[in-house]
Amino acid sequence: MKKRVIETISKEIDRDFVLEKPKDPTLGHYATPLAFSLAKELKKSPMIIAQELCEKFNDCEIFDSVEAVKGFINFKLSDTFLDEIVTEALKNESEFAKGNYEGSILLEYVSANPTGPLHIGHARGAVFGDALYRFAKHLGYDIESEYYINDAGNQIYLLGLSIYLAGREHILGYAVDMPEEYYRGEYIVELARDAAKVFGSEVFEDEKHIEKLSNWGKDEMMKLIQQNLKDANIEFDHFVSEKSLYERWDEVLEKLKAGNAIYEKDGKLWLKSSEYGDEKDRVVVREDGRATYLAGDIIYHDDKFSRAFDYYINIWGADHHGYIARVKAAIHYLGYYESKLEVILSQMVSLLKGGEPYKMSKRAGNFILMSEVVDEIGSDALRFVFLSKKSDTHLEFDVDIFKEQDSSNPIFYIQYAHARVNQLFQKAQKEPKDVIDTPLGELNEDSKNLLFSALLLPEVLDDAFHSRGLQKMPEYLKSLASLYHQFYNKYKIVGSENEDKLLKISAMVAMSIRVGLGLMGIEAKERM
RNA sequence: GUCCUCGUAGCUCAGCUGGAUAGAGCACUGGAUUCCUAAUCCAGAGGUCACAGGUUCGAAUCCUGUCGGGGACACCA
Repeated sequence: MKKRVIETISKEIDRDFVLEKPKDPTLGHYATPLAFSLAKELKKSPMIIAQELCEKFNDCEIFDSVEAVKGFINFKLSDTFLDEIVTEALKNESEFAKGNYEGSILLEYVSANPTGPLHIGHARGAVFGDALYRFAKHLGYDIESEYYINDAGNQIYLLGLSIYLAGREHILGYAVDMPEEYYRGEYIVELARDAAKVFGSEVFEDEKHIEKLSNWGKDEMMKLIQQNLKDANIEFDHFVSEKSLYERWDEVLEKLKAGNAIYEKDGKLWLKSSEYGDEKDRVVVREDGRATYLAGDIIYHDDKFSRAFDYYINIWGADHHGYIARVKAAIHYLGYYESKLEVILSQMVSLLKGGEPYKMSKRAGNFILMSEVVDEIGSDALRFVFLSKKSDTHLEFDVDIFKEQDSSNPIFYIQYAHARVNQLFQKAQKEPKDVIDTPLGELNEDSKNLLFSALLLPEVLDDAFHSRGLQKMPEYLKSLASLYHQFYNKYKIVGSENEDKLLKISAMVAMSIRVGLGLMGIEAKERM
């Protein structure tokens, strides 16, 4: 719809202009402040310029009126134009709001260490990433999602050790001193019990079994994490193991050396990251020859860029903030364009419980599990809450409120609007296809506003994705649902003389809600 | 200490690539049901957009500074 409007205006006005929506909808559907920016150049008042420009649109079919108000040029769409757009949209639901953007994107998100189940903080990045993926797909991008498994390094050994110690304590009954930095929590004890079934309890008798427990535990955790994700309606195209990438370390290190990125000091190898935006240089190989964590990420990004996507997006936890510069520097040294990598930070989720701060710790074991929340309120509500806020600001919510399922949860409000339309069709014993070709004729102000709003989904989607402000989608759906509830209360639909027309408008509203929710990974309900 | 980020209604937050009278939900007050589901709707009240300067036709939005909250500053991952 917006595209058609822009095309039409461009035919008459040969310069760039901003097309926005007036704050007061009675002024028009679209507006441009173009006259203000022309005022200086033409040495005329914005009022007069706007007037003159308006006259160019006298014979335009898609506009009812084009008026100059206080220097703004306001466009009102015509009924026939809206009808045309609606009819076309209703005939092709699967194509509605689809974009024709081109380009390939590799999206990496979650990538939580396989040392425990996902917690509520991970859930935010997971939900955001999945929705971003769905948005991009719908807009036409060739996007693939990937999970980077940190299965090399000390934390995996620590996982095995933690299981081992938990087994000694809970199964063999020894007194065990569990150091602070070890993993703890119920799931470790459960893992120990499962391990006893798989390997026999003698596995906890000798430290030589720790490595076995590490590998087994890591695999169990990945299974659990994938289940956690699936329960929230999230799936990945690829999983990449850090460990498997290390085979290429020598090769990548040579590449860095060839790019003059590495020097030796104090017996260690350093990356000259400070030359490209980082605060200081970083160690990549320690004195004892072991590579650092950064090395893994360098190999991984070399691997990613060798796959030649047009663009890369990583969603990281906010605690990785300082990490961006060094990875980008490495990418630069590897001979790729680091500007192709965009890092989106997913900020902390602060939990309250009964008004009291709830301090989260990944390792202490007193964190709130993602699965716990999904079980209690369902993945739809979880997804909705996380997508309703910008990803880069702190989000705070009270677990107790979150558990409630009443009208304070906006998803019910939106679902209800969708279900209402379905009920109307049932009452009328009709289906959307029966009313698609009904001409809408002349629309009253309320119908027109509602219809216009329902047709905004494509531009909301486009804006939400490209601005990375996914909260615009739930925001939009809330306002559309609100308009529909108002409409429903004001007009009798089934049995009225305009039944088919009103049903057609309703069908359009329902379709936008359904497609919009679908993009958020939420299924629209037929009944409440 | 350095860097990042945030500060908008009682609460949780939108709005920020400068545009018309600063919004929503919750909570609060009052009202609507012989009629398609009242899980809804209508009305009301609620604001120094942290503060001070600057940029210009125009600033919640951009710039500078101050204050306040949070975060990051590893050879852990």
